[in-house]
Amino acid sequence: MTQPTVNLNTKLFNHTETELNDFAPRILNWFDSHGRHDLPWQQHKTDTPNPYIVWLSEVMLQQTQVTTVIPYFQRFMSSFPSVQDLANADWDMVAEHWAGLGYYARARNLHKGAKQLVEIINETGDFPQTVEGWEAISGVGQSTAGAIVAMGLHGYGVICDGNVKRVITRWAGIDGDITKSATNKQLWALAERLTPIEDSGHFAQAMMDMGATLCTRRNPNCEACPISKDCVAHAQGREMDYPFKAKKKPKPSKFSNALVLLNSKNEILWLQRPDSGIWGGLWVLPLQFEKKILGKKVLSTSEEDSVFESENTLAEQIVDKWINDNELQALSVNDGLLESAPIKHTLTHFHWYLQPQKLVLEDQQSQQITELLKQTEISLAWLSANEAKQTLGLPKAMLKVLETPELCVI
DNA sequence: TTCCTGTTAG
DNA sequence: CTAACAGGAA
Repeated sequence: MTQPTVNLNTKLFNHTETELNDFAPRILNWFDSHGRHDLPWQQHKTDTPNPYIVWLSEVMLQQTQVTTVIPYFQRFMSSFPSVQDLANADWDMVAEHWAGLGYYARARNLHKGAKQLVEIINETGDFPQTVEGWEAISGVGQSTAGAIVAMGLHGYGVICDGNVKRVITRWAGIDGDITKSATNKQLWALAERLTPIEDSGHFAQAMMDMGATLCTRRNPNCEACPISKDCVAHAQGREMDYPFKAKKKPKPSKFSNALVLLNSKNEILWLQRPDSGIWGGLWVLPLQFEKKILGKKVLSTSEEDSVFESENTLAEQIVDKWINDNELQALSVNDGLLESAPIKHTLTHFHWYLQPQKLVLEDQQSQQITELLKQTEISLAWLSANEAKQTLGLPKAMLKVLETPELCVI
């Protein structure tokens, strides 16, 4: 016998070969008798899976939970039953269907991805058939591509999303920071080792279900878990310590006014945001950046020219300047103190406080600002609160502004 | 390669 | 207060 090429002193995995091999069958048995089999996008019971359905649902499920996704998924499928329907739809129609789900870049990538897919189908006669092929589609990364190939094509694909990472860091006792690339590589290697070659789609469904219903972040149900017998975290009684993430920095707070500019017909001025950044491509009220603070320290204010330009869109700069030039006074709907701003929106790295302010314009004034904005080819619309809600599809924070009781615009 | 960013629900 | 994943900037 020749020596094994792998040095056994630096073994890759904490578990024995037998334990590694037993992992998938146990998970699959559990899923078959106790997992969810009625989610509207599941394709494991059909011999002819529809990759469009899996792609659409997987993109929606990125950063969003099953119960939230279901009604959106069903509305998408009835309006856009095929990838061609989605590719041919107008962006505003797609945005309206996505409104409220958040992370609007996903919707833009979905729309772009539909066009890319239609092109590939017209050339090759079918959807991409490989993980690499799917990774080339906008909005599809490594894990989503693996999921689509495994579940949407019944081919071989590995997933390593947040659910899988939680399950396997606990099971294998992996305590490295999962935001570090070394740990990420380790997790992908383990996910690949555990995924059965011939049944990866079934396994992917089962792992996602495990993570969502049993191996949950809080109160994991280890009693019902098929792999608790050799789970390192369970043996240590430290389930909640996994997955480990280094603690993050305190978030600064940012304060802005949300301007409700009303014309004589009681219509509100709406501006379409640039494609990148917050609420990209969606319709939003003009915002006025006021200041950003961390604790008591003022980080930046609208007084600084560079901040005025970086914190406001071009359209917002025009609106702000026009209001100042005309010495108009927008009125806060409450006491106007920054700290009591009624809308709070928390992002990854800052808290955003929005203060609704109302300003009623004369006909001449609303025409003037409309002209000014149109000169720079900014998309704008004058619509009542209800019309805007129905036809534009607004992000949640804008709905909250409209629902501010003192505003009386609904 | 690594770092930074987005939104909502639980 | 925390989690989720892809893309673009640094």
